[in-house]
Amino acid sequence: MPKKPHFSIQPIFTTTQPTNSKCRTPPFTTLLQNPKASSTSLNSTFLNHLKNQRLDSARAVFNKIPSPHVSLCTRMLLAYAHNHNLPQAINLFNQIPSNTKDIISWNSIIRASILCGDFITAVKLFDEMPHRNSISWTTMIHGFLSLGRVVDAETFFRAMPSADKDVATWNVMVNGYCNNGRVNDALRLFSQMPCRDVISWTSIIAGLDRNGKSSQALVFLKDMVSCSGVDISSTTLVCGLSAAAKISDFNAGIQIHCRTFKFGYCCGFDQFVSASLVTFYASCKRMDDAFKVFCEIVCKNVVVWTALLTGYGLNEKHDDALEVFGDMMRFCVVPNESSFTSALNSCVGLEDLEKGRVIHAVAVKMGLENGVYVGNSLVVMYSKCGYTGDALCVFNGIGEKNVVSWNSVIVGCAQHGCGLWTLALFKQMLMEGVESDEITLTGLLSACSRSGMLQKARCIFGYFGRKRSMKLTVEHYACMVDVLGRCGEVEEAEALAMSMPVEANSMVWLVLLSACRMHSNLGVAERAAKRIFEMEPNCSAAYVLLSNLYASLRRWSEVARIRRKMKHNGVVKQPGSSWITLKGLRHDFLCADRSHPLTEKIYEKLEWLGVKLKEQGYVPDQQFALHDVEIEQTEEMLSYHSERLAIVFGLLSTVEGSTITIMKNLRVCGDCHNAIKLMAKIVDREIVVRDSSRFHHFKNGICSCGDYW
DNA sequence: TTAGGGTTAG
Repeated sequence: MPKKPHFSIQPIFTTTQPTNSKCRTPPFTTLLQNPKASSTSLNSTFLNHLKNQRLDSARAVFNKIPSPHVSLCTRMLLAYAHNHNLPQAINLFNQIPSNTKDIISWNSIIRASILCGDFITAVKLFDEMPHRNSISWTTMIHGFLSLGRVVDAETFFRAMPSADKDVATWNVMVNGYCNNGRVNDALRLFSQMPCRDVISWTSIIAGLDRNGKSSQALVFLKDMVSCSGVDISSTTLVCGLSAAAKISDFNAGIQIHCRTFKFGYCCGFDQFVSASLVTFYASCKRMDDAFKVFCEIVCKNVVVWTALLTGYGLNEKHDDALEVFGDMMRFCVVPNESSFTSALNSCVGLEDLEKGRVIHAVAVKMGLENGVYVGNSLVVMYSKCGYTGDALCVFNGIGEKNVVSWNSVIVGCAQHGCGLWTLALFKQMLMEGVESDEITLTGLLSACSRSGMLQKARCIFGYFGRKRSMKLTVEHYACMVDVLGRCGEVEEAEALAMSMPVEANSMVWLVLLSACRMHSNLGVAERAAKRIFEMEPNCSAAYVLLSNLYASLRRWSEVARIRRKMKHNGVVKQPGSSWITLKGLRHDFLCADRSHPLTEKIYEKLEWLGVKLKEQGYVPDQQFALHDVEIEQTEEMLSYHSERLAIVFGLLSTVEGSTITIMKNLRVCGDCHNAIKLMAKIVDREIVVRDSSRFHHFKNGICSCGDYW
């Protein structure tokens, strides 16, 4: 008898374990073929791969499963669909024997087709399937609505057997109407529903809120709580908080906050509720409360951090916002696109290019620079900080540009007076088939205004006026009045202001008055000012413009009359101020300011520049002093305008040859404009001035605005 | 043992 192998018998029949584990042989059962055990093990490996989104590994294991159950096929084909691979999903579905295909697998392949955007296949499968249930119909209806095909959804909803219509079907219709802006249809359907659950109520509350009816959303929430008999969920609370935040309804929000305690959703554990509470308090300008909620959150995710960061930004506490951004990085919370958007907005709020560049570098490191959200924010940041070149560079790198990307770069170029670039960008936008909107038109018209392109403005205004999808607003008419007025067509501008289909507001008359000041048209100016004072009796800008116009015509008695009226009405002229931000610190200057620690050096340098300016042929233009005082006095006033102090401080504090960027709250005066052109030449620097109207880039004795602003 | 419905920051 041959000797049996040593492992074959003994271990199987031994019930006690050997004492020496080194001598232990594996249980024989593990070495035998056991179809059931093997299949179970493969199934669980397959499901693990799917759970971890390892599609290829999942398929490899799936292929080893002998006669996989239809449920596994269904899971596999849905995984393909979520990976946008419809051909593989359909191929797999076709391999399932017909007699084993159940309604779930049919519904799943329909869902897969919809997920992959193939509606023709979805409808074909829907027609072919042997039996349909409520889920089959609801899946189709939901798919149509998610693509905006409301009519198709309505057709299916009508054709669906009444017995199959369950609450989910009605909910899909209500939500779909809301998502497609058909809020009245949603309300009608909601009122017709045979029964409503928590999702029905949440859908209508969220839908009303999304469609600008936040007050009504809060009324529905109140009804739900008081008389629906349906318990609210954390999602309902989140939607209610969103509505309260949008309209800053503090009382409603507080009541919802109380409910979060009652239903146990708060205690800092539900991150959706927590983030919504932070946003709500921030919207009500209660940042202390927002911060208190934030501190109570047990596990803070990136959304919660971003809600706080955005809240500080909304409340113009930009330093705090950027501190939050830094903190979240220190706590190893990885910022996402929204975090970057808010942080960059705060850099714009602080006009702090240096911090913006640091955040840009972090975005590049994380590979987010070319994403549409971060890219758009970077375009705005660079444009508003005066760096159009960088803005264009970022814009070109954005992978999938949307209308906001185009608007950002168009408005940015317009602010810098780059009229031709703006029009070229618009042409490119049209060629790429991107639908322009109200903001595009405002950007284009302001570009034409700043570049004196009247004919282009007329064409653009006409083109947008003919667009069915867009309604011209009072802002657009204000822009057109501005272009006409600045280009010297003051009477036509007045005629447009009087005949426009929407009632002209004070802004329209103010831009007309500004044009009158520019072109010394006293008759139109007095009529425009009369309109403004009827609407806004204390409009300081109108008083100043009218007073300056009288002064430029040397009608000093009228100037005195305006000043008396201003004094009588308690109207205070906004003082001109300029500032420069260096190493994160903002330095402010007023006219003839002597409060800065470096005052002595600033005035010394200003005197030196004054001599150099005269050598270059500079003669102060006294019409910009606009006061009936002696010539020496006016010269002195002009020399110490705030922008000159800020520029000189910049020259003293930065490396030779580097660009200086300063900001001014009012428009730069004509005399300073002349002086700064020469200053840039004398010191051989580029000087960028952002005034209340636009950006001016001064270099080699000329300005980018071509003396037209 | 697989399929459908509502939510947060920008």
